[in-house]
Amino acid sequence: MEQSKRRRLEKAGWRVGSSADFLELSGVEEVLVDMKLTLGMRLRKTREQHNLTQNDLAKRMGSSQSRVAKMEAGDPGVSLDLLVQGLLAAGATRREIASALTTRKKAASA
Amino acid sequence: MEQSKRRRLEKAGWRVGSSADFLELSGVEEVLVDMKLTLGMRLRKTREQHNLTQNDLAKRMGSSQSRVAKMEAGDPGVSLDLLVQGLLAAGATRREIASALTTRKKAASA
DNA sequence: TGATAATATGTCAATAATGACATATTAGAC
DNA sequence: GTCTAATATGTCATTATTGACATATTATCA
Repeated sequence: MEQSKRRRLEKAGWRVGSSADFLELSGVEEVLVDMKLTLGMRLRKTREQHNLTQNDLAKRMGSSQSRVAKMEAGDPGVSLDLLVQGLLAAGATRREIASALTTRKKAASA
Repeated sequence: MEQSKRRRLEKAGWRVGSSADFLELSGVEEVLVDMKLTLGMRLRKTREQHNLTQNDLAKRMGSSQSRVAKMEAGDPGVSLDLLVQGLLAAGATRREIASALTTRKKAASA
């Protein structure tokens, strides 16, 4: 139990022993990775819908073709920032980006 | 007009001259900044709703209180990655994060 | 077949983001 | 007022991300 939560609850008269809350909290890293994969796939889709090559998009962003390829491939060394920049530069709306964030990635099972 | 688009359109029989498309494309950087501010504010809200101090959250994330403060303050040197990690660690759902992304920030006018 | 365009993969020097720390400021209880 | 917890601000060495480049792979067309 965290300091502040304990403090507040105790002040409110609660007896706070051990607790199993925050159960839903696991897997921050995994969610982040999944988000990046999802956004990468969405980037490819958006780019193709707008008939841009990776090189086209790269120039728009002031980046390079190889980096765009890595974004779309879900390369671990690509930041969310870069993905969002890419999506915006490719013509995706803020709403589309948000929507993609919640859309679970289509697993490419072996 | 980009290479690929031109190629496709020409193949389809279009005469592609100059064009003023992609008008909506401006301001990638501004949108990104706005997103970060919005997520920062959402982070504070979420953290408080879960009765966590900045220190609590920092420990959860393996970060430090000062960095959490910077996240919430919209410090320019904070990545989207870190903000999303923070939000997840604070207990926000993926859906909540996406929702916040589209929610225009409440301007704190002087 | 060869030629061309698009994409993928690996590397690396330059840059940006990070956690940690010190310290300042603020807010609330007493 | 003091004391204490929480938050804010500035700095810095370490780490992560970046664009650029070379090169490989994969189409597609003639």
